[in-house]
Amino acid sequence: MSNNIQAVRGMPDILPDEAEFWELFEDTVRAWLRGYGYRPIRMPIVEPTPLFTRAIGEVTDIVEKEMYSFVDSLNGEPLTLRPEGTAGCVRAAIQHNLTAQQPQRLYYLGQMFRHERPQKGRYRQFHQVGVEALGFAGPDIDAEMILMGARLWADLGLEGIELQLNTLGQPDERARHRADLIVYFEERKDLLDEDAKRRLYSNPLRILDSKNPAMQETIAGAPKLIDYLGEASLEHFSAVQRILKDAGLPFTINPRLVRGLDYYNLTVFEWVTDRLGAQGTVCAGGRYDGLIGQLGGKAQPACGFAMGVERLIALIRESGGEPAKRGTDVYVVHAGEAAARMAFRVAEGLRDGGIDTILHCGGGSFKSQMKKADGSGAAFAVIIGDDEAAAGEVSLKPLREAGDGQKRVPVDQLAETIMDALLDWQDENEREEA
RNA sequence: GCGGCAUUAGCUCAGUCGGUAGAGCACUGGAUUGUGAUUCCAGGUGUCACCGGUUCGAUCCCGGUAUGUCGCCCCA
Repeated sequence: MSNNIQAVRGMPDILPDEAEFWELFEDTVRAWLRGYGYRPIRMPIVEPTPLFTRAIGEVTDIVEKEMYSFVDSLNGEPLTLRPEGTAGCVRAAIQHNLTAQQPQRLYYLGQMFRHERPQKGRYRQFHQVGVEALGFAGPDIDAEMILMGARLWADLGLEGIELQLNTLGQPDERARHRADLIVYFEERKDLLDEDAKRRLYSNPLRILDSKNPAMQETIAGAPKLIDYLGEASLEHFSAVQRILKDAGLPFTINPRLVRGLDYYNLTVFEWVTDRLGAQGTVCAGGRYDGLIGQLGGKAQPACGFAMGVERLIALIRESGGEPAKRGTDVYVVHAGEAAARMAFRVAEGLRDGGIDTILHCGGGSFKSQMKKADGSGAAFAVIIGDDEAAAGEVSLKPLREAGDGQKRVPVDQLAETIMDALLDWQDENEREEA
């Protein structure tokens, strides 16, 4: 067993039961995105490595130790499996001049790769739904994107996802705060733990996140970013909050909310849950006004967010979400050579009529075919034996509560008969539920 | 990347104080010639994750590896 090749660690297979669940999730997500006017875009999974080092930031964890980077052995080009979607999306928008005429609302859905230690809700290959609004200065689009999230949770029947909000200000404001922060911690270096010392020059903002009780006092006295923000930044932040309040959406301002990617500015937000253990963030994003210019495009504001599909699906399961197992409409059972040949014609005819049909393949006794028909979840078995084949008819047997007993039906009336019975059955079910 | 815990039939798990193992569910076949789901009968050698060590003998003890899981780091 272990001699066989296994899936790469942290890159699990998604088997049919699970994959059907994913498709339902994706249907909901696509309908939700259409509701806000977002259009799909599909980028490659592999991009030139410099795209990510420039966009995400050289000293971030992602770039330093989590990227699947390799050299294309055929031409020596440095390539990387995308660890996130925004960089590639922005690259595509610049390359094809997408925002030359109009701002763009875009989304994508697909695999991302980060070499982290896997556990539940965190994988080396994982999936994100990314939503990007390019060319919008906000704060209206910021708030819209946040409100979108709330609607999706409702569409998915999820509760207990809370919104955390912060502002990072503009790069110059952040830079002054950062410089003062470093000075502040340098003066108190003996009070810092190893972790904090390591981050002092690479990521001093993260020191503020430390859970070390011994450092809390030092952290509390540190310079606060909000004191470095200019009027425009403060106004942008309060405008976002105003819209959220108007919409009645509760949120928590978390001054320690810092994104792991360098390109963010002004509004940042996270949707978090306490039901998934250590991986509580199911959706996160913010504004990145500098990125398009930084990647060589004409400077334009932008805002976006990404959701972790595995985490959201885990949360749906946690909340008792189970998709209604929907079987096929018809299972065709047949015995005898003439019947087998007719079965193909009948099955194709049913599909012409819009009826989902499984044709029994692989032989087996009548009994075993009927068992398979039942197991398939089909509403009807269509039975063809020598009698039926000779008469140009089939036996139609209801397997659930649809229709009223087994009967013979001419082949040319079969699709219509089944469709009518299915519709009646559907009506009955709806009436019962009401 | 660091630390803890786990790994027995397709699934969920029990078990052997070291003498190579079981249940439920699922699955397959059958209960008079062409009728499922209910009922009855029958059907499991699964390298007890892998490799090595201790032992007369290991699935059970020890070490390593792999994978999962929990926490840390970080993040979706």
